[in-house]
Amino acid sequence: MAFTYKYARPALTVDCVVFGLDEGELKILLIQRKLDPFKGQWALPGGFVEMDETLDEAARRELEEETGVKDLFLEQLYTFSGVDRDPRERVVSVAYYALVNLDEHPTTAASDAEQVGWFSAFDLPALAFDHAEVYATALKRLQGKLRYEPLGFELLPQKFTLSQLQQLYETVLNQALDKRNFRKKILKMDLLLDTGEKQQNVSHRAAQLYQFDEAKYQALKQTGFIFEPL
Amino acid sequence: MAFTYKYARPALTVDCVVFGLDEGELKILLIQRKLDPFKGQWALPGGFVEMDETLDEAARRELEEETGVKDLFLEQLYTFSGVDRDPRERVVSVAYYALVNLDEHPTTAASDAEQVGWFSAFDLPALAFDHAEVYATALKRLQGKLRYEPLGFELLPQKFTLSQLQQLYETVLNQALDKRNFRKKILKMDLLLDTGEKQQNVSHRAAQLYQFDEAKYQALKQTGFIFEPL
DNA sequence: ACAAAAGTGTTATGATTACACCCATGG
DNA sequence: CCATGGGTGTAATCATAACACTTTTGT
Repeated sequence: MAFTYKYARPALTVDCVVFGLDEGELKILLIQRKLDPFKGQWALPGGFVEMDETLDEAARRELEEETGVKDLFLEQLYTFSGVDRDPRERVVSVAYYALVNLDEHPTTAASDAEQVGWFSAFDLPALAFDHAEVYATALKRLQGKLRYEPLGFELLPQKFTLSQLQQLYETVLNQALDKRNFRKKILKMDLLLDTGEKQQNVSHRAAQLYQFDEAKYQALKQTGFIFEPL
Repeated sequence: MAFTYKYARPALTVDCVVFGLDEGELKILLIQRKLDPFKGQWALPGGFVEMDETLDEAARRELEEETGVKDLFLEQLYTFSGVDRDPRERVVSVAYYALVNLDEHPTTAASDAEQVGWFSAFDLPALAFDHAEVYATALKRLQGKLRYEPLGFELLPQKFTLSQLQQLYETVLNQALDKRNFRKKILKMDLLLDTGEKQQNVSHRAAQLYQFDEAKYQALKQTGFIFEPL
């Protein structure tokens, strides 16, 4: 079976930049290509869009097929269309970025035996295709959005300490923040719920655990409120 | 001549939301479809992507072909992929938004005799396809970016008065601003060059004309500066 | 002299910054 | 009792918001 069209059409793919936080370090998820072109090289997970699915659906399907990761925060990033970005033929790729916390989203050995791995976001191997550019765009978007949307909580476990939250901002934005001022400002927004629980099994004073109040944030957002933690 | 592929492929198009400012009113550029589907209805300018051009190039080409408008600020917006967004077949569309000032960017009768027109952005006719959704996305993006990027100057003539600038913000964001505070804040950034010229032919006190200092802004941006006029 | 929009300062309040020590816990 | 990170307050500076009248120009 084959498909014939009057005019030439580019192939259409999705690619995903999946960010995760591991012990306070920002990482991204890569797969090792088992086919040419770029056989053996690391690349962003992704693949062809089917005729009966939206781009979001394609991104989620490919992520689960290739890395086992599902149920994550996923948002469209940008569509890349350089005419030679794939050496075989014209391929236009819609890039997505995703945020997960590593504990609650384990990767599985991929269905078709590719290697899957988390790499430090600030020390990546050479990437296939134009994936270095896609990654750079995703990092800039993450850094930008972190300043005025509550994205950070997607990277943390449901219950987290203020220090974890602060460290996340410091890591992703690559800037030191004052502890007292950070706490003051973020608590004043009144969007963190004190769970009453404390950290367990730490060899120092156990920190209070908080949860992000998503419902309250959504309500405030309707009224023009902007989440600006810095 | 025809093109055959092993797997089915969606068609790929671009669509453009072109914003313009006319006497302080925000408008957008529409074309009237001369073919089915949606024959006779108003729609966003756009069309199919060729195999040897990027999406940006396709957007600029279609805009010039269909409306005569060229040399404008153009930025990718979002890629729309609903499986039934075109009743004929699967079409994925990469949307762009563009900003022009109406005086310096005249429209021409389109090459293939479609009607072209500017419509008030807050009172649009029914649009073909999912173009109402595309437009809504573009307006939200414009409103968002106006708060932290100097996009507004793309809508104004090169030389403009502070009142024109303020009115632009008030119109697009749909909120009143205090004249003294607006001027204080925007002048303090030191990114507006006093041209020394004044308005001509106005029947009241002539206002000072300013220009945006793009070079200085680009330099500041490198150092982490964010343009926030409100 | 009137109409229409341009232009201009002050004050009160709230937000931001800078900064250092004691506390709780486990080993 | 030591090491580790958790948790807290104040004062100075800066930014924001609210607010009304005079100036210029053309008709």
